[in-house]
Amino acid sequence: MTVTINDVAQAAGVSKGAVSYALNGQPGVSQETRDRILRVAKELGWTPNLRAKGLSSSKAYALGLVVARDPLLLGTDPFFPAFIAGIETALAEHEYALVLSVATAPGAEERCYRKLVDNGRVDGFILTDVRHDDSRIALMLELKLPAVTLNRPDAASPFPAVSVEESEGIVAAVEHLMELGHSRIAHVGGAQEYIHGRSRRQAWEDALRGAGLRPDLFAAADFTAAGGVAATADLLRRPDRPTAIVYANDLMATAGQSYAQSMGLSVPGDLSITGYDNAEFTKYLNPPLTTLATDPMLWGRASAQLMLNQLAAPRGVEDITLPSPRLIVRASTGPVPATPTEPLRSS
Amino acid sequence: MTVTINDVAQAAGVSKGAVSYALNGQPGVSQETRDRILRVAKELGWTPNLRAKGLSSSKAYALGLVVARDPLLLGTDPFFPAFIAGIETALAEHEYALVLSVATAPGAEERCYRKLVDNGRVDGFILTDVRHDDSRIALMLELKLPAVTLNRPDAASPFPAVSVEESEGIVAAVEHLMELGHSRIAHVGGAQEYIHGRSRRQAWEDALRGAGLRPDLFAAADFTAAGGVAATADLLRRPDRPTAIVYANDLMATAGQSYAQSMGLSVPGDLSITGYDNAEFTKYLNPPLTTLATDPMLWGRASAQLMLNQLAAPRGVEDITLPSPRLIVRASTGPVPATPTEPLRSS
DNA sequence: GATAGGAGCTGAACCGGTTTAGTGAATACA
DNA sequence: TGTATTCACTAAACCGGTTCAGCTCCTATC
Repeated sequence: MTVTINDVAQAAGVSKGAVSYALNGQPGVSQETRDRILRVAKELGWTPNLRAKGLSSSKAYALGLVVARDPLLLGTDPFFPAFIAGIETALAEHEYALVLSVATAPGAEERCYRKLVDNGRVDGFILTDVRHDDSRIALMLELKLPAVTLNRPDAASPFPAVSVEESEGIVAAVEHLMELGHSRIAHVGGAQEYIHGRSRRQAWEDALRGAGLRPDLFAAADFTAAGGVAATADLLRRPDRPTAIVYANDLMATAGQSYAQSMGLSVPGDLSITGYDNAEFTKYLNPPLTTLATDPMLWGRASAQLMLNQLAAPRGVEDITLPSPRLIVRASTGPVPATPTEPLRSS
Repeated sequence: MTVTINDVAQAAGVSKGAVSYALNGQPGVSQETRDRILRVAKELGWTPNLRAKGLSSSKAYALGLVVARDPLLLGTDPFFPAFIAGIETALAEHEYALVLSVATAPGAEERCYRKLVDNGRVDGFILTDVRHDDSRIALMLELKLPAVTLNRPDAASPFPAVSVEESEGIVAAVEHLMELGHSRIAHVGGAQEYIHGRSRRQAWEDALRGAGLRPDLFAAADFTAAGGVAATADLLRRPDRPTAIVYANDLMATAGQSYAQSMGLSVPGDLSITGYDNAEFTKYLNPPLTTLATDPMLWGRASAQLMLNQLAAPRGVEDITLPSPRLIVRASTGPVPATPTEPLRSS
């Protein structure tokens, strides 16, 4: 049937232990014997049984990823699939697998993590969608499992983080708009419980302040299309209505653009719009969306690699900073309108 | 540290074996002893160690899902995240986990499957994106693992399938267009190597034939935005250019709509367009897209459930048929233009 | 030339479950 | 009343690796 370490030992005329040493590159066997064992193992087509390996070494040889989102929203984010693909590229090179859990119900997230740990499914977690004061840091410490966070948490965290200078991307978008003459540049923020929601807002504020402008055209939203519409409606009703809106993601930007157009505004004639993510479809909007391109594959690869490094050498793993998002200028941004703008009436 | 079956046995004053029988509901212990063991196990907070369990029972307690797509395309499909969430809802009720692999390189798919099996990571696979004459059926038989397919393969398959009457959805879209007076109804097909690409085309052909029309306005594409544009350009250049196009997915429809508009056509004034998937963003296109809504969560849940049933009782698991996609009528479809249409010149 | 030390290897314990063979007592049957 | 069967349970083997303790034999040391 399947060939075990016993078969190899027998075929090579040594004990199980010797085979184990040889196969794991540990001292205890001569070079000669080692070579012979490796040759025999190869001939027999031996592969380690991870279940047995895991049982004795108390390892799972797998990483966990728990995604806590409303499943209806899950499909709207172009980030995840590519991110996961990136994780795979790193894991494939080692004997690691990815165990994915989706926590749909609100309270299910913590249970998900606990279950994976209790069942010994994973050796560590990649924490995405890091939140303000994220309780998962404490949870990881309690569960005694290593982790990697996407973005550095705002609370103290002993875990390495993969970060990106969100600010530079948003700053580039704001500067692009200022070059086009805009000064009333609004921001429709993503859910502020998330670090990336906050940092994008912060970057927008900093960019405006850096140019001597007041960052008062802010509308809170939640990364959803409906939220984007509501926030846009709010901004457009203000007396000092913006001539440009920087959105925290593409979906809100798309919905906002659509809403503005439905209210009779021209994009970019009356209103310039920028997104964030560079979702494939944004290229085919009307007008195509100016947006910020990130590299989710790279995020995935980097975080998995960081996790593997940490498992190999628990101490001294340092944060990784990824290149900033790239501004993709398309037709949804244009010169500031010459005529003064008036607030929209509510529909 | 962690509490094992030995601890429970000792605390309950019985042997390991008795505990195992009691916990697995097997005969061999009296009701009285069984109750006591269960109570003690609960008190001690015992959870089975899946690694140990798996080692002796040769099971992984996990399902595998291998996604073989260009990672750049992965993010464009709203299907997967929700599908995976659906799988989870079924798995969460049992002690099963989902192991996800992404095969990015062309030849990597088979290696992915083999590796998961060789490493004993999974007890079965869910096969998505089933292709014409799909080699994975033979692979599963060779690997001796059970599987569930999304859509019934066209070659003989011993595995249960989760299917949906694609035809009814496409037929509904075609009939909707015919009610609006269209008779030159084209189809931009998805990659025809996929069963779902083929069956959507077949449904479109059947629907036209059923109405006495010739299904000759077909353009092959591959589910990508770029492919959608090329196919649309092809169709619009024909002398008998269509007044409506039924696309095999939303991304191609979005790209096609954008292309048509860029060529000066009005949607739906000159050209009606329907998509497939009901991706969130399609509601916010300009015009919002008429499309077919599927239920990826349900797909996921049903296929995982089917897999679990099969693992529990290898024989006699039957196919499941899911409700047909629902036609969502939005503004991208309208009455057929009154004036005769002329072929577009190449740009 | 006795001795310490280390290299190279073996045998067995161990990880935490499942499962089989076997045992003693109670029960059924003739 | 003696024998066969069933029930409830235990001890031990087993799954396939890792790892520890210990045993040889060879070499270096004084």
